[in-house]
This record gives sequence, C-alpha cells and structure tokens, in this order.
Amino acid sequence: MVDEAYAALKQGILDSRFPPGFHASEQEIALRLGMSRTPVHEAVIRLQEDGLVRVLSRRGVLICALAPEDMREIYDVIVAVEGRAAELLAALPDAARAEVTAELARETEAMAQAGQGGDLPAWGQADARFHRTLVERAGNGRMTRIIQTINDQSHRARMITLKLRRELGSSVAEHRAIIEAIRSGDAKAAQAHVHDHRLRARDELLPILESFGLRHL
Amino acid sequence: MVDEAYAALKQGILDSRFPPGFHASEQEIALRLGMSRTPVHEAVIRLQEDGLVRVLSRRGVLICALAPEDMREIYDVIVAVEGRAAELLAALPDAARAEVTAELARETEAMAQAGQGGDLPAWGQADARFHRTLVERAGNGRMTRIIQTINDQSHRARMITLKLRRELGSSVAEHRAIIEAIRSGDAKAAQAHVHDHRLRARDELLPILESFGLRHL
DNA sequence: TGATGCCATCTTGCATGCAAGCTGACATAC
DNA sequence: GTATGTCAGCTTGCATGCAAGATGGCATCA
Repeated sequence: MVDEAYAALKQGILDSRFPPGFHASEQEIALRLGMSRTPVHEAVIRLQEDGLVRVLSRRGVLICALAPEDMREIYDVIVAVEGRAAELLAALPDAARAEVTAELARETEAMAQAGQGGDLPAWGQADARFHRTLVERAGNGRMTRIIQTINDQSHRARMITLKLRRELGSSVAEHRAIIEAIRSGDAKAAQAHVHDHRLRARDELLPILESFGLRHL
Repeated sequence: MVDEAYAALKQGILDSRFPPGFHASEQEIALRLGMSRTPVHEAVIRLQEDGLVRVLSRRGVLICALAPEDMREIYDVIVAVEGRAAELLAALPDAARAEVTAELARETEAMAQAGQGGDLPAWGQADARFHRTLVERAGNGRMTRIIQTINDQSHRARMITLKLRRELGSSVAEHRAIIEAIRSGDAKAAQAHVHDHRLRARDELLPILESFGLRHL
C-alpha cells in the first residue's frame, strides 16, 4: 500500500498533476488515494529521500521546484556517472561489447530517423533509451540507481527542454562517436566523448531555460 | 525522535554493534531505544534507502553485508564522482582554487607525517579529510550526498583495509599530483590523477579483502 | 524414519486517538 | 493606523490496537 502511494505520488509529480510549489497535507493525499495517513507518510518520506518533495514539519508536504542551479548539479552527476559507465563498457569483453554497441547503435539510428521525421517525442525517447542503456549495461546497480533518481528529479525539465531544443543533429553525431570509442575498446576516449556530449547539451539547454525565466521547474 | 532513532541505528551499524547479518525486530529496537515502533519504522525505511539495512516484510530488519562485488561498485561511483569534483575544482577561479589547494595540501602533509610516525588512525583520518574536501569544495550538494551515502556503506570495509594496508607512500605522492593539477587549473589532468589514484587503491585493497575470505563485511 | 500438514507465535502493515506545534487572523491597545 | 498579543484551526509526530502474513516446530501419517 505504501508502494502504491509512492508510485501514485511520484507519477503525479512527474507529469505535473502535482506541480512544483504545490502544497498539500498528508491527510488530504491519503483521502484522495483512499488510504490512511500512515502509508502516505511513509511514501512521502521516500519521496523526500528522492529529492522530489520536502516535508515541512506540521505544515504539509511541498513539491520541490528545480532551479537552474539544480540543473547544473544534476548535469555534473550525469557527466560523472555516465562517463565512468562508458569507460566500463569499453573495458567489457569483446562479445558483450559488441552486443552493447549494437544496442546503442540501434537507439541512435532511431534518434536519427525521428530527427529527420521531426518526431520530437520519439527522438526524446530514443535518446533516453540510449543513455539508460549506457548506464544499465555497465552493470553497476548503484550507478543505475543514482541516474534513476537524477532522472526523476529532472524529468519535468527534460520535458520542457525537449520542446525548446533547436537542432537535434549534433547529438546523433556525438552518440556515434561514443559508440565508436566503446566499440574500439578505448575507455579514455569513450569517457571523454560522453563527457563532452553531456556538457555540450548542458551548455545548449541551460541558457534556454534561464532565458525563459524558468526560475523553478 | 525519528532522527534520534536514525542516528543511533546508523552509528550502531557503523561501529559494528549491529554486525552485518544481524537480525532484529523493530519492536526490539524500539524497546532498546525507549520509544515506540513508529519512529523506529521510519528510521529503518531511511536506512534502507541508504542501503545499510533491508526490511524483510514481517521478518524483521537485516543489517546489510557488503560483498567484494559491492566494493567494486562503490569504487566505480567514487571514481566517477571524485573525478568530476576534481575537474570542477580545477575550473574554479584563482582565489578559490588557491584556497582549496592549500587545504588539500595541509591534509596531505598530515598524512605524510602520520605515515612516517606509523600512526595509522591519523593517516586514515587525514586521507578521509582530503577526499571529503575534494568533493565538498566542488560545491555540488548532490555529489556530496552520494559520496556520503557511499562512505557510510563502505565504512566497515575501510576500517578493515586500513589495518591491512601494506604501504602508505604512494597515496601521498598521488595526492600531490592531484593537488598540482588542480593548482595549475588542468581539469583533465586533475580528473585523470584522481581516477588513477582511486583505481590503484582499489586494485591494492580488493585482493586483500578477497584473500582474507571476507565474503561479507 | 522421513515427509507433510497444521497451528501457535512472532512480526510487520495499517488505522486511528491524542498531543504538540505552527500559522494566520482577529481583536485590542497605543 | 499600526503593532502586538491571543486564540482557533489545521497538520504532523507518536503510541497503540488490530489484522494479516510468514515461519518454525510439532504431531501425525505413510
């Protein structure tokens, strides 16, 4: 039941049914979900650990808003973790490496196609799959979990930047460079390409967010 | 009160008063801490998020044990996060960078002195301060939090390896190389030196743990 | 003697009563 | 008109009753 509350609240936050800055009482949430306060309270604690809400003692729960500063922090974590993941992938034995590069290449081709067709949602999903594969295939549960948490936190921001993004071309080219480095087993290059790719994306997207005056997402 | 329970339990786990594999009921813990089940339950949830315990539904809480495989994961996270932190430090403005390098140098000198005097605990504490400074001064709260969690998880393992460690010399030299790269503003080199330093330490310590048959720490 | 089924016991999960704390508004005094 | 003090209402934090689930032992049967 606490899992149910956790999932429902998280989904509600992710698709902005509970917008950032929204203020609700646990009582009210419990009523809406048809359960008692206890499981809601525990779910809220977990969401606080995830950085999605803040519980203000005796003043209800507050849906967290992200400032551009938070996005900078988030990009640093991504650069760090994905960079190391790319290194690990490049150090994989040949067979496993070939499998991973094939999967990454498939997702990059899906991006290229979606980009040419102007299908932004499909492009975003393929991009997300590429980066998820990159981390998950490194076989480090802790790194996967960190990225999952970070992705949840920045989900709304990604939905916004996806629409505001100018050109999609460079990402595909950069993905191909990453794949090539992994394929050839060059860990340093793989790390560097992921590093540069994510920082370029950050430097492209953060100014857009800031120029739109999105002080809290 | 939940914070009190959380702190008490965490401390108990860290200094092995609750050894890994230990199995207790929340009721019992509550009794021992002189409070009701509710705050203990919430504290246990937070500890589970931290990866220190697992709550087995209706079968009590289990203090988590670390396998060498976990240590490999943990080192990957450290390599990733500390590497990026070093990059960030190297990109700091001159004044702040000078301040950080001075602090890092102080702690490294404390290590060198403790190493010469054979004072292992002092050496370990100075080493921990160096790495904590490295991350905290990068000014990224999320990265700091990740490292804090990882450090809690691996605290017992560190206490063991500290005693089993052969030579302390190379760490000091490597720390100096890291400091020099940060001082000169060379982000790539700073990242690389941290990267190599942590991987060398991992390759030195993991075999020791495994040779001692420490399947679970 | 071994295996299987049942039951007692223990443990958590949820609901709710109660108390304490915070906020905001209203009234009063200056 | 402004500022301050007080109070009512709302919200969470903790304790505990109750129920459901899991386990281990014991008894019974083959």
